[in-house]
Amino acid sequence: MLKEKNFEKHLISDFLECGKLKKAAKGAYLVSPGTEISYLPIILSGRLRVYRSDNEGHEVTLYYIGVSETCSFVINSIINQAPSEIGCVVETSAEIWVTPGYKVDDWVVKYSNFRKFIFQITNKKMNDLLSTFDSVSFMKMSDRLYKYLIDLKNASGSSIISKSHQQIAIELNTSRVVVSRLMKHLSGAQLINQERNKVELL
DNA sequence: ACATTAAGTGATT
DNA sequence: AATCACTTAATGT
Repeated sequence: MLKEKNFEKHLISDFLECGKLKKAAKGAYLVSPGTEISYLPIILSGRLRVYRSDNEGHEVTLYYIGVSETCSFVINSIINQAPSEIGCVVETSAEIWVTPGYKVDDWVVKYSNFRKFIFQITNKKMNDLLSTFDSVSFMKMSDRLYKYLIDLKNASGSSIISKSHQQIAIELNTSRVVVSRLMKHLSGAQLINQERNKVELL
């Protein structure tokens, strides 16, 4: 993974030396809104979901973090020493390489390939974020739901999504009833197959 | 067999 | 598109 990024030799050795492997089970909350973050995570396996939430416990999924990626909000939080504006939860059990946050600033200055990596990730996540923003701002719930399913398919590499209507409703900040109705339409249009706790994209 | 959780539906706003 | 109130279906103990 590190070689793929063309990380410099010294960076790699430092990276390996000061970091450690963390295993996170499905459903674990890695970052809660308002928390200070002191480490930089890189995903080795699994997938994380980044969400925005309000005081009443509503939430909206922003984007996913996949293998060999990290979270731009976390980097932002580390570099500015500011509390996190987002939450992050484990979607599929993950292995994460965590390195101390205080190193990040130094690495960005010293290693151009690390710098590139950070900017590339940020660019990618910005685009994901805009895509979500567009969907929330301009799309009807039915289209939002379908886009959500497609995004999830792309993030997971699987056309089977193991989630309840309730869970999907939470992530889109709508009600379970609405999701069930729209799912029925998608099903009727032959766009999906449905089972309990499971949706298959066609 | 019973309780619990997931999903479907009509009516109302 | 949200909410209520209720039904039906699937699953766990």
